[in-house]
Amino acid sequence: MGRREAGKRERRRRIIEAARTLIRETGSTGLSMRALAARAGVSLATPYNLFGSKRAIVLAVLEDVREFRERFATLRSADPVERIFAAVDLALEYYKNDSSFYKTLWSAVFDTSDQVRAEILNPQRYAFWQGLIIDASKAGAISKEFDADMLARQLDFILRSAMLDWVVGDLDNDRLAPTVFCGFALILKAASTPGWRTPLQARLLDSQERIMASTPPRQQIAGNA
Amino acid sequence: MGRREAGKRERRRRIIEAARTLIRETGSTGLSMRALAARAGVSLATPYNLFGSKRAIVLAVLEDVREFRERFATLRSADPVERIFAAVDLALEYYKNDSSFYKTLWSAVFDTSDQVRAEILNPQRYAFWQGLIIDASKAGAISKEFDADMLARQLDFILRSAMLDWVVGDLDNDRLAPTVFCGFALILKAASTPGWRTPLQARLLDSQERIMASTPPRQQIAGNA
DNA sequence: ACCAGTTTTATATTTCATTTCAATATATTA
DNA sequence: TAATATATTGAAATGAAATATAAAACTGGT
Repeated sequence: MGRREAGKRERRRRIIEAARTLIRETGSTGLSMRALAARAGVSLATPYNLFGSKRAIVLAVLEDVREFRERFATLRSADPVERIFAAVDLALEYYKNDSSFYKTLWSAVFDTSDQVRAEILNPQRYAFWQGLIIDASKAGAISKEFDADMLARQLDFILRSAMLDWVVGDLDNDRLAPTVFCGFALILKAASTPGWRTPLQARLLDSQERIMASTPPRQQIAGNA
Repeated sequence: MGRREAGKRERRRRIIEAARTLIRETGSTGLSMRALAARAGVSLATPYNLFGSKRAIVLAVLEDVREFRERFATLRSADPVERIFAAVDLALEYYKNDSSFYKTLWSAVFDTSDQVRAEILNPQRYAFWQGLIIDASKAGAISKEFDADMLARQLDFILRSAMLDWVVGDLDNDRLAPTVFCGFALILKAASTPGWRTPLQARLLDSQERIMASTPPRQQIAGNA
């Protein structure tokens, strides 16, 4: 209500926009609060008033990426399990195609220095996977004896750890998606009803194959390092 | 070789010891490089010379906790799958019984600001889970078509994400172990041979039950918050 | 005991996130 | 329109990590 709130929203928007630009231009290195405030045309204190911390701003940039949700909405797949993998694939494609940008954003996800994460980040992520699992459950793919909440959390566990490994360079672009697929397929296979296990098993073996294929033999790595 | 190296080792030891003490006494708050250097009886520059960064020191403290490995060595279980869960349980008991200390240490695991993690942390964790899986595979519990390396990584994914949620307070002491157990049971069930699925399924449902049991009804939470 | 090479030390500096607070501007409300 | 409430601003201060540098101390070999 009112112009005061509108002004705030506008300032928030400018700050997020400035953060996005700075991250794109310089990576996380150039993202100092002074540079950010200057770029957004506000004082140094304002971002703190509106967001609380630098980290909250970076998370806000990540949240602000709506493209993914929009493009996901256009994904139609008859098979609810396929839909889950399609969602993962879509998200990971975004990340891979803009690695340095998203690596910076995801770094903020793993920052434990404040309480921002629990409040902002989780509810949304959760709801997303949970919806997909409930769909799969309704379609009879997931056994009713498992809690959608629990399964959603486990899938999110896989994805988040894989993203952490990707961010720090333990998992390269080629192995990211197959690795996440393996984890998802394992969990979904264990929770699925008999008729749905075969395709999940196939996907599992296929993903495992893709990981091995993009992993150079150990000796060669050791030799180079 | 020589006294030079011995002196270095001694200084390293004193720094790790000082860090451990400071974390115990004050949590991460009191762990400033100045306090650390003073407590260890070295100059401010020395920890940087020997470890590189504050984070590397905290990770060194975590690595230095040998109790777990030693006590795990005494764990004897006929069933290789049981052994995996026993290992998780043992580790989590340590963490729960000394929450604030281990929360500080684990925070460093999720810090993406430098490259220390990839080099120091992963090989050991990996080898540990991999060994357990290979044992289970040899005993016929895990299907040979799955790569031990891949499965070890997926288990580690679950554990690490759960630890992150625990560190930031998204997962309380009561739900930590059942949540990790669920994830492990799902993955192991999906990778297991037919004869081994029933006990895993039982553990899965049991853990799920324990999560629900320790989760207060939503309405009550909302009312309090 | 001496020399040469390393490492530590002491000290100063830089950079950065974050906080504080009085002053000022803007919006809401009566 | 005047009074009140709210938010931003500017400027300075704090505290901590990390880096730089030269002097001092120590080690290993001779």
